[in-house]
Parts: sequence; C-alpha cells; structure tokens
Amino acid sequence: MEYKFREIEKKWQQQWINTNAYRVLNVSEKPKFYVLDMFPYPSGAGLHVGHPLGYIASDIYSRFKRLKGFNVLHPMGYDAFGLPAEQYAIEHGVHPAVSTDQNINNFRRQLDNIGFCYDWDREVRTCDPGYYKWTQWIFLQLFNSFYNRKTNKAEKIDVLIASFETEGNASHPIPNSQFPITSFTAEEWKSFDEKTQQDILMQYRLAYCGYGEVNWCEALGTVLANDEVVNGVSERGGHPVVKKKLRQWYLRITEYADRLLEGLERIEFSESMKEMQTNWIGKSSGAEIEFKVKSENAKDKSLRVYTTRPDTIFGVDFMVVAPEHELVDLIKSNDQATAVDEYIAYVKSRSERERQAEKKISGVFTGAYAVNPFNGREIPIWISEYVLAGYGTGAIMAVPCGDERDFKFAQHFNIPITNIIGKHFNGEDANATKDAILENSGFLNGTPMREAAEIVIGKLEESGIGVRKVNYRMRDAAFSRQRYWGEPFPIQWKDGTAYALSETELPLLLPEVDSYSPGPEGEGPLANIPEWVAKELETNTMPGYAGSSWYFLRYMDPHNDKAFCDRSVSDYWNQVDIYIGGTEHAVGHLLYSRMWTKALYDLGHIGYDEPFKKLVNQGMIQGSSRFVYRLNPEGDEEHVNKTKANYPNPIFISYGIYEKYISQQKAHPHEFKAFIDNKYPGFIFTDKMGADHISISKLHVDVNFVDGYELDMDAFKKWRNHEFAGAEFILEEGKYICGSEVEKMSKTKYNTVNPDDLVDKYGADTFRMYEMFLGPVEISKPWDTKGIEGVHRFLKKLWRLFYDDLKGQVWNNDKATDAELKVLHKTIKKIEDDTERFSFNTGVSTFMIAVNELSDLKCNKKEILEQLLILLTPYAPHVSEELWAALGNSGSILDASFPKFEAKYVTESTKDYPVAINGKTRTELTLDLSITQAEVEAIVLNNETVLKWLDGKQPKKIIYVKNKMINVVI
RNA sequence: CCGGAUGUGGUGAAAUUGGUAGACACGUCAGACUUAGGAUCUGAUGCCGUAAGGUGUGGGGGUUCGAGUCCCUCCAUCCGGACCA
Repeated sequence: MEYKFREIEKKWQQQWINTNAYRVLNVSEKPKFYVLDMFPYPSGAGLHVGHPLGYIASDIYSRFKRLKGFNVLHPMGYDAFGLPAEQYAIEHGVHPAVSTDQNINNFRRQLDNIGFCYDWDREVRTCDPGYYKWTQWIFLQLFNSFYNRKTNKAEKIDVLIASFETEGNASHPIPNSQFPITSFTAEEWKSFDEKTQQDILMQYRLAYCGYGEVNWCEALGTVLANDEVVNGVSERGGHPVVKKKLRQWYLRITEYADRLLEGLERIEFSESMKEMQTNWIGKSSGAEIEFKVKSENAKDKSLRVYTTRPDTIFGVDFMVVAPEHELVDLIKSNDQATAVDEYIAYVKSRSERERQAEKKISGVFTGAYAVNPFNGREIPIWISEYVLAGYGTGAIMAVPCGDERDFKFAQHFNIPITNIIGKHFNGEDANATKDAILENSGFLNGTPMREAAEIVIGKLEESGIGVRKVNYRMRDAAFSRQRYWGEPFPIQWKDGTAYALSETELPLLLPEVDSYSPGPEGEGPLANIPEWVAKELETNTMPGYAGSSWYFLRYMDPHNDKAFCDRSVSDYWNQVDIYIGGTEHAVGHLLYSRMWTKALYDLGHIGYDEPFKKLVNQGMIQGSSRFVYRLNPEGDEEHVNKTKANYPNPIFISYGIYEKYISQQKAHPHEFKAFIDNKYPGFIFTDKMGADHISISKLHVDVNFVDGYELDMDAFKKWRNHEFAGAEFILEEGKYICGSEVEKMSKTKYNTVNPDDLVDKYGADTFRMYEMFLGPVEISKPWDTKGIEGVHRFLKKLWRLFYDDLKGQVWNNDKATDAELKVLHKTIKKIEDDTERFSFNTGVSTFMIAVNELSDLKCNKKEILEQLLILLTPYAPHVSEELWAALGNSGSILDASFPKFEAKYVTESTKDYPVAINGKTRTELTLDLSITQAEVEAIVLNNETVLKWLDGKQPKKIIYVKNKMINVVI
C-alpha cells in the first residue's frame, strides 16, 4: 500500500473540520497556554514559502503543548486595514473591503492547505465593525484618561477634573511647556469657559489632538509615523517625506517611556530586540542649564540648554542653537543679522534628506553671548543645523575638547578650545572620556569627572539656574492618517473642541465614499462626504497599528459584544506565553501593544501590563534568484540590423561561459569573440579601433523551472507566452547553467516559490517538516527546495514500517525488544527537548534517526510505532492521524498524551568508554556505570595500556567526566 | 561612527552544563536490483596522504588534563541605530 499523502491530507483536514477538532474553550481543567503568531496583512500577492515558517513553528509548538496536557489558545486573524488595499482601490476602483476579502479568502485557502490547528471560530479582522467597535472603545479610554505622574499610571480624566476643581493644577502641572496657560487655581479653573477647560484637558489626555510637525508624504497623501519613514523616504513605496505642520492625533506614549524600559527586564525578548526598543526610547539623563544672554537687542533673555555632561561646564567654548530656535531672531546682533538671515534661508532650502545625506559643517555666529554662570565667561552663541530643534531644548553648550561634533565645528570656525581633561586631550580629536580628572575648571579642578556631574547639578539646583533632567528621544506617537481605509475616530467636533462620542454610538461605521482620493487641504477622503462633515465628525482615520495593538486580547473573547474582552476571560488566558514573528515590528507594533496593554492595565480592564511573555523572532526566507545571460547585438546601426537579420532568435550563454570570459574581474573579450565566432560568425562587432562590442543582459528567470542551477530549456521556451520560443543556448557540458544571487523573495524577481505547489507535489506533512528542517527558526536563509526529497523519503520510510507495497499491512502486536524500546525512549526524550526549546530542525533529524534505526531493527511493532506517531503528530499531523487510525485507535491522535520516557532505556548501562591520558591519547575500557568510583579506579589503574603509560609513576589524579570519559593525569 | 548578532565540510546544518567535532539531510562517488531510471536499496564521503599517520570549527594569543563552546585581540559578514548634546 502506497503513501497517498494527497488523499490522506484532504481526508483528515475535512475530518478535523467535522469534529471541531481545534475548538478551544475558555473553561478548562487544564493549565492554559497561549501561542500567538503575528497576524498577517492580507496582501494580494498571497503566501510564499517564507510566510508559513513562523506559522509552522507555532503550530508544532501548540500541538506539542496540547499533547502535554495544556489548554492551548492558538488563533489567527488578519490585520486588514492599511494602505495597500487603499492604493489598489484608487488605482482599480475596487472597494478596499472587497479586495481585502478576496485576499483573505486566498490566504485562508493557502493556510488550510498546510494543516494548521487554528481555532478559526476565533478569527478576527481589524476591519470588521464588530472588531473596530472595540478599537474605537479603547481609543476612548485613552482619550478619557491622563497619566498621573504622582501615582505613575493612567487614570480617568474625571480624577484630574476633580483635582482641578479643588486645588487647581498644582499637583498636575501641564506637561506641555509651550501651552500659554501654565498654572491655575481651583477658582480660575471654574472661571474658565468650556473651550479653555477642554483645551487644558487636551494637554493631559493619553490620546490627544494637537498641532505638530509630522512626516508628510505627498505621494501617499498622508502622515507617517517615525518608524514608517526610512532614510527620509516612506517605508512603503519609497516616496519622499517632508515635515509639515498639521492637526494630528497623538498617543502620549512618552509618559510610558520609563515603564516601557523597565518592562523589558521582565520579558523574554532577544537582546537585539530589547536593544532596539531601548535605543528607540533613547533615555538620557543630565541637566538643563540656564545661561544669561548678552545681546545688544535683547535684554533679560536666557538660553536654556540640555546636557548629559554637566561636569564639562567649564569646557564650554561656544553655544549652538537650532536654526528654528525662538531666540534666534531676538538675539542676533545688527552686524550679524544679514548673515543669520541668509543662513536660515539656506537651511530652509535644504530638505530633510539633504540634511541627512551630506553632513557638512555649517553655521553662523549670532553676535550674541551667553554667560557661564560659574565663572562669568562670555561664550559666543552660534546657529547650526547640527543641533535639532526637536530634541532637548533645541540648544546645546558645546564642549569641543570632549565632543566630536563640537570639536569639528570649533576647528572649522577657528573657535579657541579650552582643555579641561589634561593629557586625555591630544588637540587633534575630541575625547568623550569620563575618566579624566578635571583641569581648567574653577572649583572643580582636581575632581574626577564621574563625581563632578553630581556636584554641578547640586550647585545648579541650589542656585536655581538649572535642574536635573531626563530626556527621551522617543516622541509621542502620531495616531492619525488622512486616509479612508482605517478606523474612524469616535470624535465629534463642536466649536473647535473635540468631544468623545458616547459608547452607545459605537461602532462609528466607516461610510461609503465615491472617491478614495484626499479631501481638501490634506484632509482624508472622509472630508469629501457632506453628511460626515455636517455632523462635524473627525475626518482622519486611525493608523495601521491601532487594530494590531490589542488583537491578542480579542482572540480570547472574540464574539463578546458587551466588552472588548471579558475580564474573567483575560484573567484566565493572561499573557501570550509565546509570540512568534519577524523583527520588523521591533519599534512599531511591539512598542504600541506594550503601551496599550499598560494603559488597559492601569485602567483596570486587564490584570497584567506586559502582553507578551516571550518573543521568538523568525528569520526571513530570502529568494535564491536565477539568471540567464542573453547575448545582444551591439555595434553600429548597420551591424546591429545585419546581426538581427542573420540571427533572429535570442541567444543565451551558460553561466560558466559568462564567468570565464565576461565577468568583470577577468574579462577576455577577444577570446570570447573567437568562441562566439565559431557558432555565430560575425555576431560580435569589432570597430576600427579593434575594440569588441559585447553586450550581455542578465535576466531573472523563474526559479520554478531551474533544477538547482540547470535550466529546463523547454519550459523556458514556453515561459511568458512563448516570448523566448526560438531561444538558442550555448551550453557547457550539454547543460545550460544559470547564475544565482540571494535577494528578497518577490514576484518581480521570479524567485518566489508557492507553498501550494510544494504541498501538491510532496504533501503538507513533508512541506511542514522540510521548512523546519532548513535550519533554526530564528535564522534568515535563502530558500532551496533541493533537500525536500530527503524529508519526503523519511515519511515514505516511516510509512513502510506500517505498510509494504506488496504485502500490505506489516505492523504486528509482537512484544518489543530492549533495543527497540531504547530507540523509542531515546526519541521521546530527544523530541521533548528539541520541541520545548524550539529546535525543530534537530527534531526532524531525531525522527529520521529513529526511523532509520527501527528500519535496521526491522521493527514493525505496534507497541513502538504507536508511541512514535504521537511524537510525530505536531510535526506531521496528517500522516500521524492516518496511521494512528490504521493501528485501530478510535479517538483522534490530537487527544493522545505525550509519552514519558523511561530513564533505564535512555541512560545506557554498559558501554566502551575511552580513557584519556593527560587529555591526549585514548584507549578503550569497558565499564559498567553501576560500579563505584573506587572500582572504576581499580579497573583503570590495572588496565594494561594505562600501566604502560604510567610507567611506574603514580597518577596525579583520575578525573571522571560526566560518566562518559575518564582522564588519567600523570 | 556606535550598538547587537554571527563565523564549523562542496551545501543546509548538529554538538543541550567545557568532554570522542561534523549527527541528520542535500550533493557527489561506487555498487545492487532493473529493458530503463529523475524509483528503491547498500556502502563511501572534512582536508592532506597509497598507507601508517597528520591536520582541522575566521586569524593570533590565553585559561584548562581537555576549548567550536570560556577570556583577550584582530579580521570578515549580516542586522539595527545613526548629527539625540
């Protein structure tokens, strides 16, 4: 009987649907376990072999945990709002909901093909009103909350209002220093009109509306978050991005900066992932110092700077302010006014990209001076674009002997440099050391730098000219898009003030629109709908990460229409035990989800403040592209036409020949000409100067008709509507060999491999095991289908332990021998270890070894095979289920329990152990591990070879290593 | 420039706490069965050497009876952040 994987897999997939085999209940006697995949954005391109890698890993782990007796939550859904569907709508006029739906159906079909154990009853789609109702609801929780710095958590805005009514804002100063009102009493609060009160409250809300510089992408017609902008262009599409002031919604994630940092210590993320988040948050501590300004045009002004190195205060040789700094216009001297204006005009003319790309030193002196508060020294104030308006105070104190950029600036403009670090400064490079003893530093002379910072901060605070200050690089997260395909904000405007809709009005449905193009003045498409605008509803929509910041909670209680997730349910499922996905979400999704979880926790809606206990990053599967090399006619027009007439068919040369004659390092055009002239006389043109004109195009060829590197020439001729039907090939050793390169897997590079094709050819079980067999889940690697045969052979070999092609059923009820039991129990132990530590590649190997050994032993015993199948279930569920039933078991193997290994079969009792002498030469002794240490010594010391080596000397010591090796030291 | 990770055969990779490096598979070679083989099975396969033997985990150094594994240093590759004061 043959292994008919197609029939088997179809049959069991249907059976699992019929029996609801993967239904998970929220009530169980068993301990819970939550395994989560990062849900996909359903793109039109469908799945390629790279996508399921993480899904297969999580599927294996879920099934394993189920066998181990856990109630496992393992859901799947779709991150369905987002730009590509909207772009598609603009270009093709198809409603995003329609194209998204189609894409989801296709994804689902592809996923089902592979045999995943998702509980599809729990599927979520972020674009579903039943889902985004709760996204809007959570937004309202954020809108109606503020961050109480006293209690260090989010609280209801009512708490804040009550506090204002009794004591003004003394306990809760306004976080935004730019806001015109700074402090007020209870009476003043009560006297404010409604609009003023609302404006003030907006300064505190966790989700708030404000004006700010945003990353505006003209091509996409929308605002992008910082992490969606890469090197000055949009992450998606690579369009230029500029800064623009717009009314925007924000999340006050900066209030959570410290807790986001602290939380990293409690969760299992990879070092690099933690590092990325830490960098993104960018916490630094230092001081803000106020310098009095001496300027002919401005009196009583002072310049506030932020520094992490207050210990270098005596090394300040100049000050630098950002070109956008508010003081610039006030303090510029009459002499310098023209130069300053010119410089600012120059800076404005430069785009963000130019500023990033060419970092040349530029700047201008303002003509004003700042006064060092400790020694009264007058320090020139400069303007330069290397100081950023958005960070700190937009002004710095420059210490050229200790800071590279300051040093270069001083050098460039010939500003004298004060050395406060003695021999640590060589006059040629700045030295940012903290180990120096301070010199030229007034009262700090002789003080180690590490101690000086504290002393300076103390003095500053004492005299009121500065404060200790912690700064973060992270900005509040922009939370609105001028787009259609996203969640509408449950916000209504009245007289320029935003009000929350009541919860009973949710979901606020996304309306139909006639056109997906932007509304007036950079507003979203919703601004084109008269009824929407008449009701003064917010015309922005939420960004892609809104729905994905909490989806892991919805899976727990997906059909609840009373709450986003019942508290008792989230208490049961608790944190995601293991979360699997790519590294690309390091500073986006993973940070936002953590913040939302913390906010929901603060407000009492869930019982934990970190969503993911452990994160596993799956590697990317790259494409391994294949190339063919086409010889093009080249030379003067006459020659080209002649060649085209003589040789109308495209000519392709094999990679080896291309390598030999053409590839850049070793081009031999003359030899190549001679070679080609043999077959195609006159093809290559040699001009009067004797130069050979050779033109070769390197073309991507579909990897699906290249076997390894060898091109299937017939398939190639039929490719792309017979575009190359008449192709001629110059072969090497009778074959056409393709060139190769590792690139991103993409349709345009013809290097995608569709899982459907592989499942069709080898079966889902083979496909699953092969993806795991490729290597560790975390490692990125190019796809190579070559080895899949080996895994397929393994499953066929397994099958033959049960069925013989001729004899039919061969398994029997004989009693297993010790040798057979040993194979089984060794395998149980190894599979348990491998699977538990996510080493699925060695897991697959372990099965191969087991089946090889059982084949060698000719073991067809049910007693052994049955247990082996249970182990195999997570990896190859279909074939396990089939053979499990064949052995006469009535229930599903999914409900079996993972076998326990018996120690006596795993630790061997007798074996030949090597004896090392001085760790070098080895000889063999047969020992029984049950004997005592003294007996071992006696045997070792009476061993002939050892005696010879000892040569009458006493051994210094005998070392026992792990019951495995014994080392005699002479 | 800073930070993180990784370097093991022709290839993907094992080696879980420092203990016989290269498991398992691909590929290659040889053989068996076969009209045939892109089916199946058996054997060989790190490198040098006919062999005995030597040598070998990016290079150099160190700790240890013993190092792929630990420490120092250099090199290479990949990823991330880059004017953040």
